[in-house]
Amino acid sequence: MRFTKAYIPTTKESPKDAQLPSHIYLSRAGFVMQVASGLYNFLPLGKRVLRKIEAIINEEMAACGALEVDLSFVTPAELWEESGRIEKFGKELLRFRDRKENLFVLGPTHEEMMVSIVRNRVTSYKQLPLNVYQIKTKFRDEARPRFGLMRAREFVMKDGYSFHASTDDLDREFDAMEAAYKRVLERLGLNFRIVEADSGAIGGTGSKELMVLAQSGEDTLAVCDSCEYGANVEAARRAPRATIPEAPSADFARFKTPNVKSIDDLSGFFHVDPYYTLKAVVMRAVYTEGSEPVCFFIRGCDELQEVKARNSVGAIDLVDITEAELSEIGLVPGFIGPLDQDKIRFVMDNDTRGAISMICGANEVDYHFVGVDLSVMNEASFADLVTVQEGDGCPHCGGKILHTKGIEVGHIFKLGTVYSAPLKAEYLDENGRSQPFIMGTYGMGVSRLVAAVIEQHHDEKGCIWTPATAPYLVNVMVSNIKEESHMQYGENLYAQLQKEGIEAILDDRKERFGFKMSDAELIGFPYTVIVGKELDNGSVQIMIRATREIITVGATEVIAKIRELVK
RNA sequence: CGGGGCGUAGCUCAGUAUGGUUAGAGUACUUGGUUUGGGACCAAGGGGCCGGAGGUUCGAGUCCUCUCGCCCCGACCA
Repeated sequence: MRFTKAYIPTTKESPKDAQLPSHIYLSRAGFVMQVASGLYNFLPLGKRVLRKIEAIINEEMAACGALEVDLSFVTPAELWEESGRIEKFGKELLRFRDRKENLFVLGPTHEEMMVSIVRNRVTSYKQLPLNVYQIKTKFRDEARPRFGLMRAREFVMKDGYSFHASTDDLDREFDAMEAAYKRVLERLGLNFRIVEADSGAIGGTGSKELMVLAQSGEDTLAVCDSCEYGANVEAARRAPRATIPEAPSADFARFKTPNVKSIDDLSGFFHVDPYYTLKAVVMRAVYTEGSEPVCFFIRGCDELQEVKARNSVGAIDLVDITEAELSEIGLVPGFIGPLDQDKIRFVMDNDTRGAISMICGANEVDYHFVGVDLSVMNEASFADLVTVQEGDGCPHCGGKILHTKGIEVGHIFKLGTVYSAPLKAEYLDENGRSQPFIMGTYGMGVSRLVAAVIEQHHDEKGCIWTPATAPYLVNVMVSNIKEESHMQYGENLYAQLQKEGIEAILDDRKERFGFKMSDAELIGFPYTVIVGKELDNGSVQIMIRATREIITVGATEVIAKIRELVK
């Protein structure tokens, strides 16, 4: 491609709405342009990057024997009613009617459609396993799209689904997909981590997220500093505490604690470590039908992890509760405890089981109990409720947990029969018995990956594409096209690179050196060959975008040098 | 959906508190000339429903009402 024939509208100034580096540089360098909230046009360079990523995914899927399909973007609402998700997805599903008044939705994900293509067609265990996928535009009418391509309403996703006759076989495929996704991200040149994830309301037996590590990531990860363990904080576990503060000694008693409400107040008042205090967090748990207040008890030194808390009571949501609601129940904020208390449903954190020497609210204004032995609560409901914090121990190796930010670019999930059962997608097993398919699902955010590459690879000058994602690997920049010998050399090199199968672009614009260099850096081609003054000495220069280092090479050695650099 | 902010040239923005010539700058674009290793310079040009509708007024980019859009924080995000 020649710059003079290309459409690469670069700008000096960033769009005012852009905040993230990926959003700023992808717009400024002419890869994408915003159409409306959460909607983007991909311009020629952006489309090339998308294609590159898609090609790598296709190759890795083919290597695993997954089959590519292409399902209708517009899907009948009936399917969504059948699975029950039309309610659950709510406003995120964009619905509309055709001229015959039939209700349709734009596909936000394709479990239902995918099940429908195998249902009643794959009818025997002999036809299993089956793994089908597509790379397709999705639409989710997000309440708040943001951060450019990172959270768009219309986006490109690779979504794959596998069908099995046994959980063992699902496990095997799940591992194969994890390995394939890992290879995809390695080939793209990304620094990432595969982490344990919350399986959430959808259920299933396991789920992992692929996280590209970047400051701007929306997810917080707990990762071990010495082993491979990593988890989304929503699902992170920790080792039992290695050192426990010295326990205060006190006999069980009801103690007057005037106006001592917070954990800080309490530990200050009694001069004890917050470890020995019991924190009560009351929230309203919302279910598909109805809601109820629930109290979560955790140690004072811990923080409640809301996703874990939500899962512990099977709620679809937890919302804040008002003081008025609390007093209506008969609870006193600041003095809530689990003892002798039947006013509210409560769940206790695993780490409080059998705890001794605890201080907790006495459910009466200005009174706490001290010297509490929580083993009296052993019949209560327990669950893991706390947020793993930096410095906690790794559950696998005892190393130290650190927090880091990640961009979720993939999510793989063991679905089991969550969809196949309600959609009655069944096969006959060896015994002639009808069984629902055991399913797995494997998603990867393709357009989000475009942004993720830049979030992880950019500098103050612009984009730094990795070799596998670059729209063109080499930019042949003729610094002054009026120098005929320079231009001639540039043309030859450009032709030769193409003949060698190296994707190249020729900057043949009538612009000055600085202007072209700035564009080269903004767009972020991995290598820019500078054809200029040095040519009179029989050499040219190669600017290596990642480091902005400029090396001088013989005019005839460029291709060899580039091959060496890419390796 | 709650809270905040912003809509003026392709882009980034002045101008709006206090209404008053023909609505400005930078950048981008066109033409000519000079330049040519870090976004050059000179000259001449084209480009605006001042988001939309209604109102107040002799007169509205500016004041009032309504509306639409976009961004940010939060809620939400299989």
